Amino acid sequence: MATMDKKNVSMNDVAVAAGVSLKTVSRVINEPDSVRESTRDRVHAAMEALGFRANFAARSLKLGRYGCIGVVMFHLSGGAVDMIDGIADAAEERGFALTMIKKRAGEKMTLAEAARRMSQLPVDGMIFNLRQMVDDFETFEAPKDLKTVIITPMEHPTCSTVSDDQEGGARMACEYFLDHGHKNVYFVSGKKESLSSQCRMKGWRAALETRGIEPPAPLQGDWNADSGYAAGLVLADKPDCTAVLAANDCMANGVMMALRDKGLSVPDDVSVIGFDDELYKTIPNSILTSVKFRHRELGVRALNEVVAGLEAPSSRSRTLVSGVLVERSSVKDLRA
Amino acid sequence: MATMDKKNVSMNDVAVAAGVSLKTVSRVINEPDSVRESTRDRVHAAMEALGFRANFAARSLKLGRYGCIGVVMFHLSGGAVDMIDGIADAAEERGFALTMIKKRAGEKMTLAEAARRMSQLPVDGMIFNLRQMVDDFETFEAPKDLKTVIITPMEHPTCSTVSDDQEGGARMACEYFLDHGHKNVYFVSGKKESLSSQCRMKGWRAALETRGIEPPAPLQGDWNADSGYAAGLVLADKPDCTAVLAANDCMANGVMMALRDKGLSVPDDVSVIGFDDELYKTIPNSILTSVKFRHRELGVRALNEVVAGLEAPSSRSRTLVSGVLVERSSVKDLRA
DNA sequence: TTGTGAAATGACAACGTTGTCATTTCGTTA
DNA sequence: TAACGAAATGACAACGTTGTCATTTCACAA
Repeated sequence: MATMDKKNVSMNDVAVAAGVSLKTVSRVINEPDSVRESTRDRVHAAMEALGFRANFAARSLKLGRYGCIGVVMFHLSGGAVDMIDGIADAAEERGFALTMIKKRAGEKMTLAEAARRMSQLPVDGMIFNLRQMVDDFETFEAPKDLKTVIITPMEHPTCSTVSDDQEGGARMACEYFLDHGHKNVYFVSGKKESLSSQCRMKGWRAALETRGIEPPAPLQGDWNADSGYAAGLVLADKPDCTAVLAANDCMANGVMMALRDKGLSVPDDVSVIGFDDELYKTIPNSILTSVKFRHRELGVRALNEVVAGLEAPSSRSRTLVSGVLVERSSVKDLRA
Repeated sequence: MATMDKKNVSMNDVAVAAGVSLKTVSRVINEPDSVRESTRDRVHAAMEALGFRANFAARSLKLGRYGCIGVVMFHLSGGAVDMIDGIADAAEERGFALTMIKKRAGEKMTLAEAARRMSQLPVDGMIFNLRQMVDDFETFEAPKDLKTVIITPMEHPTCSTVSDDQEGGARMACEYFLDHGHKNVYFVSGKKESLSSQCRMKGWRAALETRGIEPPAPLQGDWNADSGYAAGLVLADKPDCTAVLAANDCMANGVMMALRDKGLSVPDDVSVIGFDDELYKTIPNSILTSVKFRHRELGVRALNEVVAGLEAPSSRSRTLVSGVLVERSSVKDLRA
């Protein structure tokens, strides 16, 4: 009860209090079955009385590992929450904690810089969450003793990567339009520098070209509803526009509002698909069909990849987590 | 260039390579000015050639501190991103990294349990992000050598706490209604177990009672737009309802849509205020006035509080970060 | 009782740093 | 040139664990 105020209680202190050797205390912690029950109880009692807590530094020093995975957030946005959630849950399940650093606003952090900083911290491996291009992407080489996984849609020459299949998701949405009898699909992009936006655009373009359709000029947005609205006003005047793919749900909503304000109906006049499936949170009875990525799963995969590669840091793999089309009623079937 | 593949390069290896003593290498790292330039260069060259990286465990063991702050996420939701962002930036600014663990879905984690787990990890202090009530809140005592800050609207008997001033924010919104000539304010709550929702409701109630107004029965929502819509349908039928405070923007939007569907106009017939100021992202030309909390600032304050208390873990303080009313046009002035 | 092998425990070194204190080297002045 | 104080460097212990290997204790059979 009245725990002593001694600065740090070491295993040695516990050993003395329990009348056993240092090593026996160590055993009680790491291989309890190898010590007699009566002894074990005595040690536990001593630990309790003294308020003993194992010293992380000493343990790690001896063991040569930390039980921590480093996470570098180059970018911390809304969708990142679910991903962190997946990383954290998977980490815990496998007995790891997370050590996190973040690129600061305005700072220009390269992969090399991130690796340098991480390798000063208690980590056995690391995950880079990279949503924008970075200068040294191609040339970067991870520390040979630190398994490194990059979350990014781009392929990396030496590191393992994990990504949503954004391109595939966009292709899926496009084909959904085409399979419903639409002859063309317009595209509203997100911010130019965003890799997600670039990949979604790439998938859209590829899907159209595969069917021999010339993609119309994409409309530039910035992820927010207002930019979608602006795009929608433009699209409302195009007679051949029956299908719009917006790079996220907020812009899709903007497009829909603009169409409505122009006297057009979704889906009767124009069909719309978005990304991320989050509109239902904000719009009651939302009808928007949307491509949803499994960010949580993405995080889980990334962490598992790191842990799997702990023994062979130079191994390399590429994981794509597919998206899902959440169907509602914003796409009209023109085949009737 | 051709870095050796020796498992771990220690300061001793560097010392041998540079022809100096171990301690000199240590000095080059920690107090470069105390070593002659020529020697320093030689050591640096050796470090480079061997690919030396300081061992975190050994350093921490000797120093008795880690340079890491633990973060326990009892709850990881959308608003948490900005908070983490603030924590991470402030941490970096002060030379700390973050070690993070998370309550797993379904798991019932107490403060004591969180503290126990954290104290096995490399941390000098910790932050608990607590958005729901927890069993041992009142009885919990933080480890005496680990400064602990809890992010929660509740006051804690022994730990420092940091919180948005949710109650004050709700009061502010209510008074804004009343100051604009409204005689009463209806309230749509979030999920029952959410402390945020509880505090916002408390502030709403207090503001009305202060002015001698009997608060009407609050409507129960669940944060999502659909529940707001349901509440809106009910409110549309109440002739005395001129003002609605919804516990977040999504529900506020639901309320507005329901009112519109019932033929009522916002703000001409009914005025509405929400919380979090995020509707503009999803709704073009959004008119919703909203109470915005500075989550980033909250994170910064929490981290600073931990760092400030590192030397005196038992100190205790309470910080409230005020909200801001972002005015748009969803509130009608009835005083005319 | 004694002998035996297995189970339980202990002594000691080692992990890679930094602090303490002693020693060497240097530049300056007498 | 000698003497001196300051600057630079080094030897060694210590931080709190765990691994190795030796030793003691135990339960059981002879």
